[in-house]
Amino acid sequence: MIDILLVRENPDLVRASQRARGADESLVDQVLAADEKRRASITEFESLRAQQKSVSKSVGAAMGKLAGARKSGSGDVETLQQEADEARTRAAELAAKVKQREAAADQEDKEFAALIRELDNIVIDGVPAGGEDDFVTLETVGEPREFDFEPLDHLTLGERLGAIDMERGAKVSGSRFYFLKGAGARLSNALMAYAQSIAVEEGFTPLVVPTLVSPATMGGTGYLDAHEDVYHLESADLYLTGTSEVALAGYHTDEIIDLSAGPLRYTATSTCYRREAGSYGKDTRGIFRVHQFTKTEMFIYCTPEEAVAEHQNLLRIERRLLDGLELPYRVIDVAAGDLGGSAARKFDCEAWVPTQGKYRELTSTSNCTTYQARRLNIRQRGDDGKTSFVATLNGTMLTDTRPIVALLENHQQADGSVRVPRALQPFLGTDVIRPA
RNA sequence: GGAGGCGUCGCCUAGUCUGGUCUAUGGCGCCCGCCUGCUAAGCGGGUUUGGGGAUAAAACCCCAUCGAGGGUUCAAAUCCCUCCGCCUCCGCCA
Repeated sequence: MIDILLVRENPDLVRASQRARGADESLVDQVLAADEKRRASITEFESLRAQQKSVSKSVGAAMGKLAGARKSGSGDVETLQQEADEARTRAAELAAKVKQREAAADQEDKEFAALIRELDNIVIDGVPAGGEDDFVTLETVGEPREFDFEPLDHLTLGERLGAIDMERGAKVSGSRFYFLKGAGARLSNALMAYAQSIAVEEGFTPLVVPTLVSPATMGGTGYLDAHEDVYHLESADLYLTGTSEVALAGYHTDEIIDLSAGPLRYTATSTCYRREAGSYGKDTRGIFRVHQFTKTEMFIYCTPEEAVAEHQNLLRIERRLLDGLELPYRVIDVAAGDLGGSAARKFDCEAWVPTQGKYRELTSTSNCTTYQARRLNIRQRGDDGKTSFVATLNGTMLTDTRPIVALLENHQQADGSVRVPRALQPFLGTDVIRPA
């Protein structure tokens, strides 16, 4: 959610942001109209309520006097009784009116709230305009490898190594499920251990988090807007999270956090669940696009002023991890139309996948500025004692499945074995993976 | 899963039975001021969070807020209903 004050004071900025995303510009004027309507309604209702309260209070006073008069036998009990009754009648009339105006004000406030939630986050200056294909490549690291033999794809390699078993995954759970076995399972664990060790080195606090969350948490992080990708457990009314970002963002919901000692940096490894609905026919081979994988995620709470620097920090850490895996990759500045509603800027790291002849997304980091915090009501207290919304950022350290794809394909050798990059060796306990 | 208890503005706490001077009590902590060679003590004042109005900005005025949401009533921390969380006991269990 963006700040209504910003919409009021600088509507052109909001319009420009919507335009860059290819989103609806007229929403800005709808929001402004709804805001005005709602404020007029609130003012009317509140002044009426103030009247009602003061009349109602006089009923109490009258009753008090009446009781006193009755007890002592002094004073005109009848007159006092009449006064009390009259006040009560007037209060009852006002109460009915107040009820009406309150309902109207509530309705208009709801309409306003629904509209402003539709506005996407303000895109940061410099983000390329346009859609999915309009990204800007910031840097390319390493070179796609020249093979002096015909490279195999990750599934063929994985099966030969006894590392990936799609058939049994499908048998047990259906399509896009899999088993990792032997070296495959060990690679998954090693990648997470590698990520966790770097996370701690970089000053992140590790958490073990819930992967089933309430509708409120899911909605607050904005993931319910992308409904088709989310698993919902009807019997318990809980959602399976597609990333631990959900729990990490929900962690400080409704809190006023202390950022005086610097940003709060958290990391969590969790199983991630994605329906991948609507991706039929896409990436159907192997474990590139699956319903379940494991991911170590970073999450940062900081002041809005620190957000851009923290975003660069997350990108640096992601690159550090990929460098360690010795993969060729590029960094892209994702275009406005491909950001998702919460992000103001997003950098993806895409690794080279030899048998696809393409760079594919391995990690991604988003700067959500105050958009997510506003929805989740996460604030900090400034030096002036006033509260303000914090900025949130998230980034992938590593997942297991896609890096395994990239590692197997890029580091395969003519004899069917796979070289293990040095950084991973301590966690895997070997420098080469051979057929089991 | 069953039974019972509890949830008050940072923390503790009064108020809930018996609805109305409750403008939610008091203490601790914190902040400002006075006093003071310094510190402490003492004294005085302030101290939830949203929202609306007012303002150059404040001061200020108003509305809501006693776990959340409904209801009853002229009036709800207080009565009724639903939900959530915590604690105790019982059952079950890796």
